[in-house]
Formats: sequence, C-alpha cells, structure tokens
Amino acid sequence: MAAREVPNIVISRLPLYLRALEFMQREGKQVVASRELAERLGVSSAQIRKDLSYFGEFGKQGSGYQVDHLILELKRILKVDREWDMALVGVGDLGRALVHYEGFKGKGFCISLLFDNNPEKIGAKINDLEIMDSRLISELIPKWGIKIAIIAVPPQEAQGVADELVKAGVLAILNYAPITLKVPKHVKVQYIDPVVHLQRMTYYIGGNN
Amino acid sequence: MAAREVPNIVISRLPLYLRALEFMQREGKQVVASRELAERLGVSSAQIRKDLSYFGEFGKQGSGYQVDHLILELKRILKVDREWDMALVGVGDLGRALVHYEGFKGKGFCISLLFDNNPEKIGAKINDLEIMDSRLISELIPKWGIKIAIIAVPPQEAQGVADELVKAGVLAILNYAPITLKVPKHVKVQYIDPVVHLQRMTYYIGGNN
DNA sequence: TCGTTTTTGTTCATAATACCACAAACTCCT
DNA sequence: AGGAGTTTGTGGTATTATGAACAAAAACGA
Repeated sequence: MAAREVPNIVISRLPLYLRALEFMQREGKQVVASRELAERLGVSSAQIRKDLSYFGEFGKQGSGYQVDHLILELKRILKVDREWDMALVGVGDLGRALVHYEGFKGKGFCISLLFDNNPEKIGAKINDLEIMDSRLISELIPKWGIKIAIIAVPPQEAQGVADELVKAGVLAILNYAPITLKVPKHVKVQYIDPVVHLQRMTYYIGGNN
Repeated sequence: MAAREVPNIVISRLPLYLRALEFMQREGKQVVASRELAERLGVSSAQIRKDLSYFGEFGKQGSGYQVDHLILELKRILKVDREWDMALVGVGDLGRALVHYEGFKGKGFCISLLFDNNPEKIGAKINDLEIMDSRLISELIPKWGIKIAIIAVPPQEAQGVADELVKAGVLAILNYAPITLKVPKHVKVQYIDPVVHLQRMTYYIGGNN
C-alpha cells in the first residue's frame, strides 16, 4: 500500500471497527470476515477492507481477520496501545459522571487531572483526584505532559478554557460545551452536544421524509 | 429550489448553524452574512449558502441573513419549533447528569420519562420525575406518545432496550452505550461514545501526521 | 441619482468518497 | 489430491460533496 495520506473519514471509522472487534473478542470469536463485521456495523464490507488496506494487509483470503491480531493493529494505528493521561476542566454534574465513568478503562484513556474555577470545589476530591484551580492549567498540564483535555464547563467559559489548554500544550480536546471552538489547526477537537445530536434526528421524524 | 431529497450531511450541519445563530442572537447581533457565520464555524461560506438553499431563500443580497428569522426557519426545518418529550433509559451517573442538564431547555427537548431495571432505584424521584420499571416501556411510551429516547444503560443491555423502545414506537435514539445498535431503517440513531471520539484524535497526536 | 461595494443563490468544475467486481489466495470437503 | 466454496485486497467507476466564480440584487455614499 502506497504511503498516501489517510483520509480523516477513514480514521474516524477505525474506532468503530475496534469497538466491535473487542465486543466480538469478549464473545470468544477468534476470526471474523469483513462481511460479518460489516453487517454488525451497518456498513459495506468493501469499505472495511479498503479502510484497513491503507495500513497494511491484515487479513487472510478464505478465512478473514484474526480478531486478536486486528485489535492489536488497530490499537497501534490509533495510538491507543498505551494509556493517555487526560485533564478534565469543569467538575459539574457531567464532569463528575465522566470521572466515575468506567468506560475509559482499558481503552487507552485515564482522567488524571481535574480543574474547576469554583472556590468551593477547589481542593475537594473525587475518586482520590483533587480538584485544582483552573488558573493552574498553564502550570500543571505541561508538568504532567498532558496532551488531551476534556472541556465540561458552561458555554460562555469554554473558549477561554480552550485557549488556556492550547497554550499549555494540549493537542486534542473533547468538548462537551455547546459551542464551536476556535483553535489552531494543529489542535484536534471532537464535539459532544446532545442537543445537536438530537436535532440531527428530529428532521426525519413524522414529516414526509 | 427543486424538491430534491436533502442529503443527510446537510441536515447534520443545520444544528451547528442554529447553535451559532442563537449564540449570536444572545450577543445582540441582528444580521449576519454567510461569510461571518462560516468563519465562526470553520466552514466555507458557499457551503452555508448552499445548505440553506435546499430549503428556500432566506437571505438578502448586500446585507445577509436576519438572525431572528433564520433561527425560526431552521427550527421549523429541524422540527424543533416545538418541544419533544423524551424517555431516558438507565439512571446511573450519566443518566442522572442528563436529567439535571440545563442545556435541553429552549432547544426543543425535555426528558419526561425515566426507566431503570434496578429495583432499588424504581420509584425514586429525580427532579420530580419518578423512575419507572423498564418493563413498563412498552406500556408507557405509547401512552405518552414518545418518539425519542436516550439510552444510558451498560453495553450488554443496550440492544435489548433498543428493541423494546423500537417496538414501543420510538423513532429516534440517542445512544450513550458503547455499542452499535441494530434497528429497523425507519429508526434514526445517534451515537455518543467519548472513547470513540477520543480515539478519533489520538491518531493525529505526536506521530508524523 | 449613479457608481461602488456587498452579498446572495446557483452553476459548473473539481475533489472526495463509496461501491462493484474480480483475480489471487486460502479453506474445506470428499 | 483436487475441485468447490470463501474471502481478501484493489482497480475502476459511479456517486456525492465541496468550492470557485459570477450574475443579479441590495446597500451605501457622495
């Protein structure tokens, strides 16, 4: 496979393949064909094969893909064959739920630093993690070498927090605040806004679509 | 504009336009050009104009779009010019955070029914909402005429819950469980899995991308 | 009033994406 | 051993999405 730049849309699908493969692994499946994986995910098998072919030849004709091996390869490609420390900014209801969330375990991520600007929260602990003053972002993030942050603050504070994080060296932001962030283009942002997701579905309900 | 089918990718952008416009509205802005909106969102102005043109001519040459009016039109198009009752299944940490979430207010959505299968939770109240037994899904959802549900249960229960919801008449599901759901094609699903979103960014960190 | 500047809606060309189809490689059964 | 059945990786093609460019319309200033 030529060393072409891999399209972002391909990268965005790999985590879905990985998630499904890990699910199958827990079910005890050892080998899987692109066809079966495709059916589970509701995509075409050709797409899966083509996406994977950007990175190498992982399958075997006649049988398919070794589940364990493909999982390892995908983790390596996505760079989640390690554990990334993350900073969480904004410890409200949502922030707290994220700290307690068990789903990060074994997936390559770990919340290691908490920030909030509410004096009543600073110093308190959640899951043995102390809540730090947001003003210490520029000091603690470089010290820990943190590259990934989660923003869970009110919308009007989000851009300011993002600016601070970027200045401190963060390269990837998972943004739960309902606002589009302005960041330098070397910084990646992913958005989670339940309202946006819901509004993407209502168009199709009821009407003549 | 001809009555062509509107591509899903266009629909998926409209909530972002709406969100930015409402932000500008709160700032007191009355008129906006596609150019300015585009810059805020990091997209091209041609794209915004083209997306909007699927639904009509909302702008005026020389000045731009009336913010108030465009908001109303987008809300009408997306069918959020009303309030949708939603059912939430799974009242764990995340479910609780969603019930307390203030962001649904005024955006067209309202959580009106809670379900859980944990006997210790059933009957308890959160925000004046009683937690109902999940076995009552098939009874209460049609009774309330609910069309939208949020799934916040552990992954191994998610597919079963989805099946129940679909049977009860739900047409749109916001799925927080880390699993791809199998649903009939008249049912829309949107996925929120922080791990997937994070894994879409790590590929670009550090390496030679 | 009239020329200059803005901005829309749309056309058209280009780019990105998805998918069909098939040779080659492997499996499995008899 | 060998033929039938599977499944991969990929070349080619159809489809879809993006973006540049421009006429028409409105705004503005002198």
